[in-house]
Amino acid sequence: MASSIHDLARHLNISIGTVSRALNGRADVNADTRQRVLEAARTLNYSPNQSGRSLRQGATHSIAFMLQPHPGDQQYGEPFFIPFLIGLQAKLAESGLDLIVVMGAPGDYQQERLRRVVETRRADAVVLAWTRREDERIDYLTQAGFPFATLGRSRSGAKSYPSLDLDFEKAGADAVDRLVARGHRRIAAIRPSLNLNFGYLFLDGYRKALRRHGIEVDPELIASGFINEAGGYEVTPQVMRSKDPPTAIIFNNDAMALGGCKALAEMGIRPGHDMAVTVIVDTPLCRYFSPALTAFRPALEPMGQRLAEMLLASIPAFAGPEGPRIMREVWPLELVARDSD
Amino acid sequence: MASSIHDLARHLNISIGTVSRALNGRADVNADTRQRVLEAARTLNYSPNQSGRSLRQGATHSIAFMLQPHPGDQQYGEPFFIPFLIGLQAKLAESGLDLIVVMGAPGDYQQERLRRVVETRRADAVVLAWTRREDERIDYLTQAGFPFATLGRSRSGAKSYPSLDLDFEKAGADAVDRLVARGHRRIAAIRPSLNLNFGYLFLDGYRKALRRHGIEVDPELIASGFINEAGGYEVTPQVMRSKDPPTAIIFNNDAMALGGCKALAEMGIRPGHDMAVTVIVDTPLCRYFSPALTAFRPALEPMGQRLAEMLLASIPAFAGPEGPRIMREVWPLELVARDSD
DNA sequence: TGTGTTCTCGTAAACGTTTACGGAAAAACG
DNA sequence: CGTTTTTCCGTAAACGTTTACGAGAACACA
Repeated sequence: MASSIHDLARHLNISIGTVSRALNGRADVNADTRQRVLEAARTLNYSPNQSGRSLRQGATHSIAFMLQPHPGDQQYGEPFFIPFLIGLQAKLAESGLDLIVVMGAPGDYQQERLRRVVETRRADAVVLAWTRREDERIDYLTQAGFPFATLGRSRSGAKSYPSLDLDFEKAGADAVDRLVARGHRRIAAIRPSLNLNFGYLFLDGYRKALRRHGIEVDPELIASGFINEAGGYEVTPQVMRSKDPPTAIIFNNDAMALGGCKALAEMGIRPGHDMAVTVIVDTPLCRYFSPALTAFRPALEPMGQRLAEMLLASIPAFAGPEGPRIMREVWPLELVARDSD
Repeated sequence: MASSIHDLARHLNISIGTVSRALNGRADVNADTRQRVLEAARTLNYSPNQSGRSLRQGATHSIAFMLQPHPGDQQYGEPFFIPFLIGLQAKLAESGLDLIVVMGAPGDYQQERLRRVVETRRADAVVLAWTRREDERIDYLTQAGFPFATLGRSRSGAKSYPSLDLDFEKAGADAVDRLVARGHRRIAAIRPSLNLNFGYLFLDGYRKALRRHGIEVDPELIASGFINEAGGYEVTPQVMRSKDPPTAIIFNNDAMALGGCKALAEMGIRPGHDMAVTVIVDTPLCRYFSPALTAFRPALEPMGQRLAEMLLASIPAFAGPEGPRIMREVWPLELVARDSD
């Protein structure tokens, strides 16, 4: 069934070296014999054994994506990543690279799994997501000299790796601008705890925009909770207990927004009427929720493609003639106005 | 950096054969030397090179999951699969297996990608989803003698592979029973076109239940459309044009239901008031839609775990002492009553 | 014809494992 | 003490590639 390079050689009565060179498009092989090799490869249904190539070349031709389910996602995971993965995979496939998706158990920090991937040389590079402000995964990879790229920025790693991130800072500021223009002055911000980096970026933009409008940043209107529905549900009442409660809330995450809306509903507060609600990262849930949530939308699939390009461009073996380059990009989020603000 | 089995051997001044046997827990190695080997492996930070093992053993220690994005999923893909993948991956990891996620472009039938995985021996087995009634992927894999398991049943392949499916037939019947008990007699069914197998199963259950209640099956109340929101939007008006329009609609897919509800809204028909709406496979969207959609919920993560077990049990190399077994299971869907019916 | 160059190909080593085989040493047994 | 068994380990081949090296043949040129 599985025909090897030896089979081709025997069939054509030439050496395996010549077969290999012919298949790999090397120059030092007669045009005629190359034709015969390619033809035999087709008829004998040959395709190269990956393990053999990997062993010899020291490259696995696959990239690992570390997908970390959120703790508390009992039923449904992270739809956010699917379109990103589609883009990533499509671009990698163009270079003959496979995508390995490595998942940790919800809540574990992946160090263990990451280590395994690196040490067993299962992949040629990894892609990280949910970057933290200080990210030990990044420290580990840079220290190990292992190629990687990140979806999201981090303070770790001395910027020596490609990264693609969304402009949470601008989105936070845009959200404030919009709410202020609509007459709001008491604007709350709810973001994830842990030290997920985008939470900080969002908050920076939020703070700066408030100051720009001459509005004092009130710590009572800023809260952080677990990055899931329960977290939003739990933490939203905190900002509502302020002496001067908010008239608008910006949520940094769709799940937290949904939990927050539930809490609001129980207080008799209707988003879109009694409270303006804005969500920073749009998902289908925002669209179908009632009222439909105004949110900032990322271009996930193109981002996946782009990060694949950036990752490959950073690896000498894959970079083009102009040599490896480290790129860092920040992409905009697009406002989708709906009914909740 | 990367220490090999030779490094260990040199360091301990023994042969690589002994090192390998010690690491693999073979019997013919002195307990003392084994200790020393394991210790050296730890201090030298050894971990086996996967390519080397794969090449020698003829096994890659990874399983491929073929994820096919739906055509028309421009923005967000298939959240359905994430929890399934989590379960699958967790179970595979217990046996030291990695999960490779292979995606095709939306709309292509994966034959090409599947072929590549099989022929380059990138994975030891594959997991298929979205099984069709007659499925060429299954035909190909059985004919190639490549191990695989499916999420979903099919007519293809002579049942010689493990499969795990949801009981769409019973869910269809249960949905009818519930609606009949609530006084409905004109019940429509909307399912995906293509020949996705679960659409047929659902329709079988629907028909049988209607007959059981002495209700004639009216072809005008059955329609099929593309399995996305646009499909539901397009096809729902068809059943509404019946001389005797339905008072209830069962949708076989969440996205189609959302599109259908949009169409209904444009006709001034309110789900939960003027029309009972039931969805067969629950997703978070059903829960957050307004009105919240009554739906049948699968236990996705356990299903992923189970299918991993079943797949491994079917492969001689991984099956336990009792030898390989082909299992086929059908799991129930649990009704989640909400506001739409 | 002699020399140098260019094409083309075969040989063999190497990548890091696993494992069948055999042999030396130790232990057991008579 | 001789023989058999057991324990332990080294040797070497094998998995399927890629590639450095060298060599033979053909060719060009003087």
